[in-house]
Amino acid sequence: MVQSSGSKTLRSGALAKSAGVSSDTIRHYERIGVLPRASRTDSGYRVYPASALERVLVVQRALRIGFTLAELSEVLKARDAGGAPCRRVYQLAQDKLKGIEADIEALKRTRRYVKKVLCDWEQRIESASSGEKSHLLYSLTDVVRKAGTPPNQFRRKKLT
Amino acid sequence: MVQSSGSKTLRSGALAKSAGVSSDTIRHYERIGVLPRASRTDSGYRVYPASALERVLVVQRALRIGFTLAELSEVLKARDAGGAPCRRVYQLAQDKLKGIEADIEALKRTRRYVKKVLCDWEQRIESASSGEKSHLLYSLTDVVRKAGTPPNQFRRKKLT
DNA sequence: CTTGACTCTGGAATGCATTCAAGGGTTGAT
DNA sequence: ATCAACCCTTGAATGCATTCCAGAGTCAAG
Repeated sequence: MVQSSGSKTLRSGALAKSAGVSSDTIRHYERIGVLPRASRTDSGYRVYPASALERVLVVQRALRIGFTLAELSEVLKARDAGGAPCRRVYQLAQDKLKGIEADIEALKRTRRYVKKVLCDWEQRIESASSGEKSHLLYSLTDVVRKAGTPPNQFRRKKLT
Repeated sequence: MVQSSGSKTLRSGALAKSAGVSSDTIRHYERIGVLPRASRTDSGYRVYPASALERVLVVQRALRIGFTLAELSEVLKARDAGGAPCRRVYQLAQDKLKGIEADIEALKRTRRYVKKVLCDWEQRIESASSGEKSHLLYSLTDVVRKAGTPPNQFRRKKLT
């Protein structure tokens, strides 16, 4: 140990466990730039200040909202460099919201359609003796148009 | 040309264009098994019967509902082999619906949260003189719990 | 001094539909 | 014969967060 500054320090594993992620993830975050380069022990082990935990948690929460690791990296680096990227963060979040709402609408359309399809199929299945082909898939009609940008994991997409 | 059987035949490009996909996609479908192996001209060009178009369209529509190419491959092969995988298809579609509904709920929760976050942030931004740090990201709270299975492109996920 | 639990690295794999790339034939019209 | 416009194949890339791998060093306790 070289770190003798007052507060607790963590190594990758401990930090990972506290944050509920894997240490692979921690290392990945550092590569991406979402976590600043950690200082090292003499033997090369990463040493994190207690504050790193909050940082990882922040990232996790932002990911749930739909932020990208790349976006978080950009913003967090700016902050680390002394900037105040509030506007940017706000703008991004606003875009995420728009995206989420679009996703919800698209999914609702799809749900409506699938429900109808299932109803239709129930009848087809009944009126077909067992072993007979009901051509379920072939009865699909072209109702659901391609959503502008299809949804994906809480719209974690570059929107810029 | 070797095919002299009555009805129209298509080559990959024509089929692709008619279906609104790329010929790469057509070839991919064949690899996956979603399209049966096409017969060939003497020179090795794929030759599709007119019915192939409907098949590609069916696949596209099923994808929108959330079917996987792997699932479609399984089901369509069964059908080609003389089977009637209606039950399977119906079951799958039912699962997709469940998935879609779960996604909608998860997205709604996230939307609610993001809206709240944005409101909160607006106040923070106002009450911070320009250039000052508002710590927007760091104000995120742990409200949105991990959804059981996070959504993805209309729940196109293997469910069984 | 060995064992088990930890850490390091760089790169590759995952899932999934689609696209792209390189290197090379075929066809029909000019 | 030459050109544009097709088509072929195999394999790899895309996006994105995460996980896994192999080979190797570190550390405290027994």
